[in-house]
Amino acid sequence: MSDETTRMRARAAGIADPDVQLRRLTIGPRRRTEEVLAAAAAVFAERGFHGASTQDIADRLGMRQASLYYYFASKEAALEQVCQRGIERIIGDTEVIAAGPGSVAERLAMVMRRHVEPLADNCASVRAYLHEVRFLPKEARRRIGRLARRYERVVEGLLEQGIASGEVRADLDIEIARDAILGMCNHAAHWPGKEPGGAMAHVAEELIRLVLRGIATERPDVVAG
Amino acid sequence: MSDETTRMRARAAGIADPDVQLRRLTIGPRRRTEEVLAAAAAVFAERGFHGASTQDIADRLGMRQASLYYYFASKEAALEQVCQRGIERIIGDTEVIAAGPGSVAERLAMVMRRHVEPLADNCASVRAYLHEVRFLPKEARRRIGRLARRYERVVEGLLEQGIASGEVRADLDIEIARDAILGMCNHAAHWPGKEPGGAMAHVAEELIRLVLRGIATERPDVVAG
Amino acid sequence: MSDETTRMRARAAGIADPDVQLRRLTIGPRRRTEEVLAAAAAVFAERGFHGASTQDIADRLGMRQASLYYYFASKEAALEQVCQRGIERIIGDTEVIAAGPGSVAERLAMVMRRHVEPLADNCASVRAYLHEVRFLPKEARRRIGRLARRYERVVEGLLEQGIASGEVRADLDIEIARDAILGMCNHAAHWPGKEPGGAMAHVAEELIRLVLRGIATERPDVVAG
Amino acid sequence: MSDETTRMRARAAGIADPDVQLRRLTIGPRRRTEEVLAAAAAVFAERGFHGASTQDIADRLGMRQASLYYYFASKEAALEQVCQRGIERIIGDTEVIAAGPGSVAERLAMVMRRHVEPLADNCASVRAYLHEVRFLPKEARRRIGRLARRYERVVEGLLEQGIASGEVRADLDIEIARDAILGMCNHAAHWPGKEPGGAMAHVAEELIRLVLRGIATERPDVVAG
DNA sequence: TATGAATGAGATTTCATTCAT
DNA sequence: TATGAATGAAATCTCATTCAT
Repeated sequence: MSDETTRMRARAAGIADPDVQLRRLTIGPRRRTEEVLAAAAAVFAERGFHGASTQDIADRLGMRQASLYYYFASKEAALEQVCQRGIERIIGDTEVIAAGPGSVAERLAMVMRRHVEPLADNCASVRAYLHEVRFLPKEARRRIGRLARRYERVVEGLLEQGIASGEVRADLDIEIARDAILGMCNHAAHWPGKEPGGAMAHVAEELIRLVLRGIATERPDVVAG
Repeated sequence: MSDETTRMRARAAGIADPDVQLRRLTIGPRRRTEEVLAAAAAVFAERGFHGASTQDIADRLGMRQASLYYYFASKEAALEQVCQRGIERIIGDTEVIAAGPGSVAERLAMVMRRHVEPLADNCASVRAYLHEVRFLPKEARRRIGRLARRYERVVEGLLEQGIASGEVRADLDIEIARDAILGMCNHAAHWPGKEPGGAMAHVAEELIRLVLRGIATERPDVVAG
Repeated sequence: MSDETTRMRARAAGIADPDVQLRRLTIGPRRRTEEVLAAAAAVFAERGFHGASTQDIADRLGMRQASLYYYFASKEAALEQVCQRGIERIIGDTEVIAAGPGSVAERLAMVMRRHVEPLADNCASVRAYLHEVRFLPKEARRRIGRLARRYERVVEGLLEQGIASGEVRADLDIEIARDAILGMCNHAAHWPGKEPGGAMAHVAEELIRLVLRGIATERPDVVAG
Repeated sequence: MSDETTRMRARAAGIADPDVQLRRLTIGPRRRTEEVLAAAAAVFAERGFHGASTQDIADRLGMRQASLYYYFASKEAALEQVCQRGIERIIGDTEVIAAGPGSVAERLAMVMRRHVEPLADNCASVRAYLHEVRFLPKEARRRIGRLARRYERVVEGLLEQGIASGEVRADLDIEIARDAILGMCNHAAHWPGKEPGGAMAHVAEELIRLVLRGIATERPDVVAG
């Protein structure tokens, strides 16, 4: 009875199950953990943390609910790991980029591209991070918050550099500008209809142009793009 | 026993109960419905739709949980009504403003102010609308979507007018700009720490300046603020 | 809000409401009570006692749930009154018929006709009585049982007379025969597809023939029909 | 506290709990599912589908109410499985009997005996089937209906054969006769007071005699019993 | 590495009923 | 005669989690 139920669920979730058994034998243990977290991320992103059940996650994996607990200690722990992957994905190599060569405008543009990219790819952990961090217990939220802060520093740093170099107008409120930029980029997560690839790239470039003009000093020749 | 339980809950939720009996007699029936929806909005905004229980709502009202169902048919129906109030609050009189006098920049600035205001006031229905609409069943989502579309039209219309009049640069992708603007404004909902009043007003003005510069043609004298 | 709800319900239940107000003023008080019990009977018959809600009854009347309690003291009390009407409808004038003229076969045939008739008419109180008496509290069940017993006596009496007169074979177990006859007749309630009128009358005659032959002595000429 | 509650309930329901733990280890998994359905059948038969609560079922099993949902997906699903067992119990080997040797009268008598037997044994699933199928959702009712149809065909088939062979009078309306026979047999379910064994067997034989005489041609020597 | 069986807590929702008006 | 507002109790069902295997 339970057996049939599981298979039905797996099928309903659009998961092929024939080779699951096989895969289990052929790939390493870490990989499976990653799969589980990816499934959790997908479900959290789609239904929200509280709207998602561990059963949903298990279904997506062709696994029983109870088995999940081999991979994470609790649903909340799973969310924390998902969020960590999400924010890490956003941070990516932006710190390296920001510290690298190029004008502030160029570097900020690259950072923004990196931010919108995973959303364009519909990256579940990033989406889950954006909407669901707030449901993490305080302690975990603080841990994730420390990572998020690093990313905020990247953008702030660029804006500060821009002001110092004259590329960015001096009257800009850096914190607000930073939040505005992040808000605009994050908002890209709300366009579920946009397919990845060309369209989203266009969106990113348009956003970048908007921002660069918005923050630039009155020397249009400075503006990239 | 149940009675004590309720009182405990009400107290735990920080609600004074002594005059509840009185209030029931003194205020009209419509009002009570509004109170219930306000409580629902607050709870949905704070904990998310799925994270909020109807018990939480009842507690906030000093009411028994079953009694809520006198006012709404289901939790989802409550969410729809909350969301409707949220989007209506955002729309507000923006259509009138947009159709009114003044330059595009001035009118867009006013519209943005109106958008950020309720978030600054921590308006629960608006916050609930922004984060929780997506959990409405399809049919309801469509109904709310129709309202949201009206607001989007307001912003689009202004941008179009701006392009026509030369105030806004012609190469702007209107849809993207519209989403960017809304995204930035909505993002204000993510600053729960900001107290209302001066600070948020400052934020709004800064955002407005950013946007106006971002979309303006290269004639700085046109830009407001 | 509640008002709209009620109208929606009334409409959904296929009840015209425009003249309800009028009717209330024009017809006597007893009548209204009968209407309420008829509605209760219909709902009990259709959904079973426990499956029927007082709301269902109110809907059918275009009335609010609370108003029902003006007409009956409790749902169980309503069921008792419905059942009483049901069994009384079955008893009808069968006692008179049984005491009247004609052969046993003729009189039994008439009694059976009277039994099947209300089922053919889809008489709600009779259907409700047959299926739902068992959910009455003991005391009420006993009261109704006394009435039912009267009807059983009618059939038993006819069978006894038949044996005495030689019309019915002497080896017949009267109690069993009585139950068999009632069982067959009651079973007519299970044919919801049969429209009233000719078809059901045909069914009744066929049942009568079956029974009369079944109980008759080996003198086929005695058998009616 | 909950623990005591359960024990109290189990005791109140007349269930011994000491060896429950033991039983769990000693009997196979399929068995447990059967036990659960048997308990459901008993409760449905006794109180009606809507009058029975899942708590009642759990009590009878010494199980927590939530645990039932491991064995069935919903109360309605449980009813469907119960009804299936009920109608299957009635069908039993009647198709084999009907296709076997012997006169139509002999075979019909055996079929009727098989029908009344489970009712005499107070078989819960059969009683539940008879009274509660109507509360199944349409789709399920159709599924069960297909099985019921098979049984009806058995009786119809015998009557047709009887007419063909001259054992049964040709003017008999087969559908009505079939329903009358089933109705009479089913009605045996309404005698809850009758203890199994001799008494019910006597009832069955009496019913059979009634029916056979009722349907027979005017050649009394043909009639069995 | 994964599962079957079960559970405690709690969720939403329904229901019969009450009572002041 | 009927209703609006509310309630206590209970119903069905879901969920995260545990634990022996």
